[in-house]
Amino acid sequence: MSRQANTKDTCKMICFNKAKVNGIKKAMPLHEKLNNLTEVFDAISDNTRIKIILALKDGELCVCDISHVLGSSLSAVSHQLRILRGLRFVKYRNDGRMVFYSLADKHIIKLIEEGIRHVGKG
Amino acid sequence: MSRQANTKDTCKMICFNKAKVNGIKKAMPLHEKLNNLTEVFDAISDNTRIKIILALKDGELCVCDISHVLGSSLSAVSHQLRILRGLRFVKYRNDGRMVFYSLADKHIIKLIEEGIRHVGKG
DNA sequence: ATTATAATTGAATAACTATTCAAGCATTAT
DNA sequence: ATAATGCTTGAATAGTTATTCAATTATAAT
Repeated sequence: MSRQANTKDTCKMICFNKAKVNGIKKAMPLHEKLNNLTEVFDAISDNTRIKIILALKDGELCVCDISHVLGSSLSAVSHQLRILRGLRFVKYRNDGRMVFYSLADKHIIKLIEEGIRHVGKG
Repeated sequence: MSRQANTKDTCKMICFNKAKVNGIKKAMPLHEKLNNLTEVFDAISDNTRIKIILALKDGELCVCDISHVLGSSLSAVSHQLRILRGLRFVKYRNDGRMVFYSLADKHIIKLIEEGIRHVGKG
C-alpha cells in the first residue's frame, strides 16, 4: 500500500507556512485509522470485487451464480470472496455442497452509491 | 486493475438460478461506468493520496508544505499530485516558482467521510 | 465404496504501482 | 549571466495483487 518515506529532498524553504502545516499534521487521522480506511477503499477499487458486492445487493447468491454474473472463473471469484470475507463485507451460509454469500450489511452499498454519484457529476 | 476473465471452470450446474442471474447481469453498470467508479476508489485507496486530499481540505497548500505534512519526498508527492490532477480531484495555481494545490470540489471529501463512517461502525 | 461436483486453496505468473534517484525546467535572486 | 530553488518528470526498482492452473476438501448421488 505504501513504502518508505524520505523527506530529504523537500524544498530548502524548510516550510512555507509552518504553523499551518503543523496544524494540518495534527488533524491527520492516525496511521492505523488511515490504513483501515484505505483498506476499505482498496476493496472496492477492483472491478471483480465491486461487481460481487453489487451482485449481492438484493440477496444471497451461490458462488457458482456469482461467477456466472461476473463472467469470471469460480476460482477467481472464490479468491476475491475471501478478501471480502476478511473485511466482513460479506457473510455466507453452507447448503449442501453449495455456499451462499450475502452482504454483511448495506453500508458498503451506500459507500458505492456515493461513489457513483461522484462519477455521475464528473 | 483487472485481467482476463475465463469462465471455463465454473460449476457444471450451468446455473443455479438462471433467471435471477440474468436479471442481475442486466442491472450491472456498464464496463466503462464501472472503470470510472473503481478509478475513483483506487485514487483514495492509497495512503499518500488520501493524506494529500485531507491536507487540502481547508484550503490550498504549496507542494513543499504538502510534503512536510505527509513526511514524504517532494518527488513522491508530485507524482501522486499528477494522478489527482488527472482525475480532476485537485486544481492548482502558479505563484512565482511555487505551485499551490487545492481541491477541485468538496465532493471527494464527502466520499472519504462516508468511508470514515464505515470504518467507525466496523 | 465409488464417482461427481461445488467450492477452497497454494503456487506460479503477469501486470501494476509507489517510491527513489537523477536530470531537467522555470522562475527568482545575486 | 550565473546560481539557487520549487517543482516536475522519466527510468529503474521493489513490493503488491488478480488471475490461472492444479490439487484438495466436503458433500451428495449412484
